[in-house]
Amino acid sequence: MTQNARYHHGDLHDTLLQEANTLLSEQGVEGLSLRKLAERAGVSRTAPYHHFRDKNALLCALATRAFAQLDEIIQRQLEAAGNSPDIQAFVIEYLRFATENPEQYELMFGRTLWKSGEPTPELKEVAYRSFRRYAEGLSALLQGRLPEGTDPLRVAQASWATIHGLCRLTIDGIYVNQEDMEAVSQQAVALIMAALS
Amino acid sequence: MTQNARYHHGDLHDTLLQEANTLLSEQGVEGLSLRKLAERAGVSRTAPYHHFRDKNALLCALATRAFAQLDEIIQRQLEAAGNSPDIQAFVIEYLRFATENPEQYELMFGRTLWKSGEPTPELKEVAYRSFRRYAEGLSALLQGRLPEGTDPLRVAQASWATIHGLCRLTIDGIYVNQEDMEAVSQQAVALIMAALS
DNA sequence: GGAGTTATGTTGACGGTGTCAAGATTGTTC
DNA sequence: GAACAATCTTGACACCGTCAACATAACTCC
Repeated sequence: MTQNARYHHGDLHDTLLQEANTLLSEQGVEGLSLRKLAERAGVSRTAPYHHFRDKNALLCALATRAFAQLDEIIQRQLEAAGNSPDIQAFVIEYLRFATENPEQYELMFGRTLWKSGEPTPELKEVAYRSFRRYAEGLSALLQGRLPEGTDPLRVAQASWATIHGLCRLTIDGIYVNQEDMEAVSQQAVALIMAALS
Repeated sequence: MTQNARYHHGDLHDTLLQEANTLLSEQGVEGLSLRKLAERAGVSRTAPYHHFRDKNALLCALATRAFAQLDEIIQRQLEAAGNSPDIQAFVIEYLRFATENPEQYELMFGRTLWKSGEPTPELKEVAYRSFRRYAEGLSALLQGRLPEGTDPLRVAQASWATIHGLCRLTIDGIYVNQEDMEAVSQQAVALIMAALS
């Protein structure tokens, strides 16, 4: 019995995740069907159901992995910033992740999972955690340097929203082109920096 | 022949748009199928194809209408601002539109049309126009009041990205709750205002 | 007013999707 | 080796968008 023709795949769980990720990169969420995926993995249509409850669960697992990557980037950049409130480098790295992995970013933050679907507890956990870490990390950097009456947490949330908004506008193919995006983000950071004492 | 049983509907084009909009509000883009829509309009599955080239065209028409509404709000608020750079009221109105019409907002800016689909020329036109007007209007308000070396257009783009990002985060059901959203946006506006001379 | 043309509506069909049910095969455990 | 669980299979169902072919109504022109 050859290795390709045996009844049990042997490592279908990981194969599915890996193949799903490349299929996601190639065709986006819309092009990611379980049937295509199964075919690519050389397995019947319903085989994936023995490893993931349904499509939503598979996509959540995919997004959870991507969040772990992003979280790692965030942590590295916050550490690299040391005690300096200059988050320019951080922003650049964030934008790079989003533009280099647009379909993953879309899956991580898109409504496919958060609105239409049902985000798994693990996904929720890693997503909230990465945001919390960012917000707390940044607000620690800004603490005491902002004008009176300015909540550093709010500024952190606003900056996140700005970056995220830029990513979405670009990824969704609407307004800003990529070079503009960096310029806009630099302007936004400069605005925050200018407000520091 | 009763009014309900006649062969020709009489006003199917508008009926479809109207029914599609309520279906959109009720169930989101994912729940909006042409077959449901046709049934609601009391017509066969393929009748809509005589009024819209395909589903994409219908959704574009829907989004175009919504953009016209948003554009109207933007214009009104910019006029109301007069010569003052305080865009707090503007932001509030924008957020209101997005939170009161979340599914429409999603359709307007989401990848359904801009990435997966093919935005019609009319949609592109009204979308770009509303953004251009906002950016130009706001940068006119900020002109000459910003610190040296600050491009008002970039600030306008950044502020749009911030608002849009907040709307997406909220609409997609991710991070910020509605009351936080206003607080964050206020903080962002305050940051811009603080940079003015 | 009748004939021809266009607009509008219909049913039937095709390939695609996610997912459930029932059965086949393999691995694991006593 | 028997019993059981894990894994994989085919078959089926209900959706979906859309095309082709046909039916009916409205509109136009002589």
